[in-house]
Amino acid sequence: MSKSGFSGQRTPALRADARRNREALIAAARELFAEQGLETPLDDIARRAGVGNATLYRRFATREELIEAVFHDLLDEGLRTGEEARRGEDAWSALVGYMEGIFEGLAANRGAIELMTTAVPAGPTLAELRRHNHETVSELVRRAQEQGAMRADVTAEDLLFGLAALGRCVPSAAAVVPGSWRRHLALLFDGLRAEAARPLPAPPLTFRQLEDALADMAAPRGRAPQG
Amino acid sequence: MSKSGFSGQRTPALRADARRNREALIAAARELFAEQGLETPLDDIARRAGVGNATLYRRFATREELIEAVFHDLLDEGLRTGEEARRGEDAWSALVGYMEGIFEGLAANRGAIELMTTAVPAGPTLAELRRHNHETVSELVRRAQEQGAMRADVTAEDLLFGLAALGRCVPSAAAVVPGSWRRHLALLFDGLRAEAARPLPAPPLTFRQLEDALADMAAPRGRAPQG
Amino acid sequence: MSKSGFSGQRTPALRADARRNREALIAAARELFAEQGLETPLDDIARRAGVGNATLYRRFATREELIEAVFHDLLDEGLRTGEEARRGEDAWSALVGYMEGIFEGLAANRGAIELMTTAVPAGPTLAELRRHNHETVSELVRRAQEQGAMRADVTAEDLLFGLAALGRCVPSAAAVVPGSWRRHLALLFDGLRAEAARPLPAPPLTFRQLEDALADMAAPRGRAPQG
Amino acid sequence: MSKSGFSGQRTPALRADARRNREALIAAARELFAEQGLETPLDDIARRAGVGNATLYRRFATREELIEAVFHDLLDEGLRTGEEARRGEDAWSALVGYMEGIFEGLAANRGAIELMTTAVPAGPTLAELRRHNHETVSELVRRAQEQGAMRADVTAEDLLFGLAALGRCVPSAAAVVPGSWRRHLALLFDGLRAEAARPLPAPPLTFRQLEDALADMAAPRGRAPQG
DNA sequence: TATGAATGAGGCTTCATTCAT
DNA sequence: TATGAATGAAGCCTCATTCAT
Repeated sequence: MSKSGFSGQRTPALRADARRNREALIAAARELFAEQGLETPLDDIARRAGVGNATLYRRFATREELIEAVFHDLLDEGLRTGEEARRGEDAWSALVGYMEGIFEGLAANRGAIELMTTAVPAGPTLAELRRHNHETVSELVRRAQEQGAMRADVTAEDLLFGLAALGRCVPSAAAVVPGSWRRHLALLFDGLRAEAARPLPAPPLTFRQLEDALADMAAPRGRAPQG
Repeated sequence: MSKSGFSGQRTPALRADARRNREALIAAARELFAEQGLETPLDDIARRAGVGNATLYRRFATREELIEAVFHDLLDEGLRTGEEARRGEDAWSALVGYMEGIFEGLAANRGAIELMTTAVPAGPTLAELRRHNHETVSELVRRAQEQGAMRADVTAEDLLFGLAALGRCVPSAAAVVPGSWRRHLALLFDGLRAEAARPLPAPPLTFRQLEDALADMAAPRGRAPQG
Repeated sequence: MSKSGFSGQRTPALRADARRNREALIAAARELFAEQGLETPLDDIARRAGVGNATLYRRFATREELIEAVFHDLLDEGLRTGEEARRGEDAWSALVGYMEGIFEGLAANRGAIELMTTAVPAGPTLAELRRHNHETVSELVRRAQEQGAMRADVTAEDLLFGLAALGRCVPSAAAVVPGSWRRHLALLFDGLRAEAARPLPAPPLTFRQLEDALADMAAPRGRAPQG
Repeated sequence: MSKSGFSGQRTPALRADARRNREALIAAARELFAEQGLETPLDDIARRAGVGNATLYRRFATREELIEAVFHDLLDEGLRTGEEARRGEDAWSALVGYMEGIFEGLAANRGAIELMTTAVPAGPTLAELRRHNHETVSELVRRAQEQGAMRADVTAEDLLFGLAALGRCVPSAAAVVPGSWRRHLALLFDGLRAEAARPLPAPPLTFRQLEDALADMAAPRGRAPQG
């Protein structure tokens, strides 16, 4: 984490023990978020980290901050992966590979999924990642269409929506049969090939609409995830 | 409801007022489940029904029972729809129409979605429906493949998984742009056409595995939906 | 309480045990409010009443509701006392007597004081009482001035302000020497007699300004009393 | 502060940085006490001072010590003002002027008010000031009575009590209408003039009783101001 | 029987104070 | 020495579930 592009600057030289606690909290949160999702009780996280609950509050004033910290690496890595994908010659392959990489990370992580299907309360880093992700996908979609691999009547938003839908199911599928999501991802992509083109019954979502829809998914019972 | 195929045996002649209460509870739960999902506080349901909460417990010992009762009609209707679909000549069209019908119903009903993506705590009726649904889809898939419309390397489970994934997102998408799910459903089907066939990287889930995966989706934080 | 003018209608036939609990809660709150003021922890009140804390919340959704209930009798009695005072021939004596009556009630009750010096969060009944109190004082002041007993250059607001100031100190003074507040009240009134008239260095507060000032007193550190 | 009569002995040559910290803490506390009263969270004070909270504890073992330090200057000034007042020819005018001066200082300072109405947890300096204040008032009262301006049946304690009562309300009144307290102070004094004399219904408090009463006012909910 | 009521555990925060660097 | 950090005890509130009428 310390040598990643994003992080490092923000923490003004934390004391050794504090740093240890911080790391312990993040580690505990990472585990529990992965196992149980982003709504895990904060007290549980503190307990697993072996610190008092107030320590958690001192380090992370809000749940969002903790989430942001926990997923910093993942997100960071996401940026790198995105950049790399954009450099691919064959846009279609790059896109598929990019997505496989992401799903690989999601497969064992409920929290990451919730994050991916959540536009709402997750701080600037995540927003940045989402933006970057959208850019990556947009560019690859455009190029894949130019290269004749992807059907011309779909948009990046179509793909992103499908991926969000699938992504939400990945951990559960992976829990039952580890690699099974690869098959469903492949089927999703098969519907987006040039050869698969058929008239579509409704216009695509705009990016804004997509974000709103994802945000909505993140708010069970109309309220934000409680934190 | 009383004349449906499923119910009737189970309730041994309820007193008139008890019956009224039961109906009121179901109606209230139907509304709140649709609006807020299946985790709506039970007290809220009782209040909206205008009865005491203990009455709710007396009528429905567990949240599951209430869910089962609430969705009985829907499920019932699902059976009918399934039967009808099976009678279609053109299996592909029948399948598409069948699914559109289901999604239509889901679009405004959070609870129904949760149910659809939930194999766990929902009682025998729902199990029966799921079985029936599986049968319908299996048969239509088989026939669509025989008729050359659907690619031969996919299974009913593949389709059901994709539908579950999509279905979970339908209400949110519909909340933003009402008919938008039609586009994504179409894309899903486009990947299943005979022409779209490509080698797939993993074997399909068995029905049992699919059920387990769906069950897993229904258990946020590792526990059953809280009730 | 049941036969008072205000109450009685509002509670739609509470069950016997609930009524008992309600009374116990009110009694416990009355004691604790009197001893410790209006910010007593609600859990303490529940404990002293011998009920679970949630029972308190069921009966009184907010601290204000509880306050309102606790002081209902007192307030109610205040109305009666006010009416009676207005019927007095000698306005000055009536005013003095009225105030002595009020202070008598305040002497052992911190909560009542806080209430009296609080314009803010206390529900409609208290607002009504304050209005009524203001009316009583206004009328008696006017008549006492007409009768030549009270100096003409003071207003009801002047008196109310002085009474609020004094009232806040009554319980503490009474805790040390029971009747001592009578002396200070007398001194306050002595400054309001016709003979005491002297040019005053600033205009009186309007009623609205008085209310604002009292409200301000009720909000330590800028926030409302926390409940 | 360093050259005041009181301080200086107690701090055995503080190191330069320590001294700076001490001053910063006092300055921060002065501001926050004035704005929010004496119960301001200590961490807030340390933060505003730009030092660690433990530093605060090292410098001031208890909240009282900090209070004492903060109000040292004010008190110091109080002594001077008192001395000056005692030198006045016309005792009545001197008394009025003295009080106006004090109220002027209180009007924008919640903490000072709380202090003035607090006999308890404020250390020797404050005790000294209170003693001095009492002396000043006693002497002026005696002389004003001798000079025939003040009624003979009141005591310094009567006046002090009234002033405490009024003083507690000054900031709130001043928050609404800046100079309004002058009117109420004038009314208070009008009741103490020789011409206003009337039989009083109770004996005056002794100094000790007055102190106890003021101490009582300072203890909301029966406990000391929380620190 | 139906019901309102009661419960207690659990989640979130805040703060005075002590500890370790 | 000065400091940031850690702590744990309260306080508030919500809900599923059991109890008593």
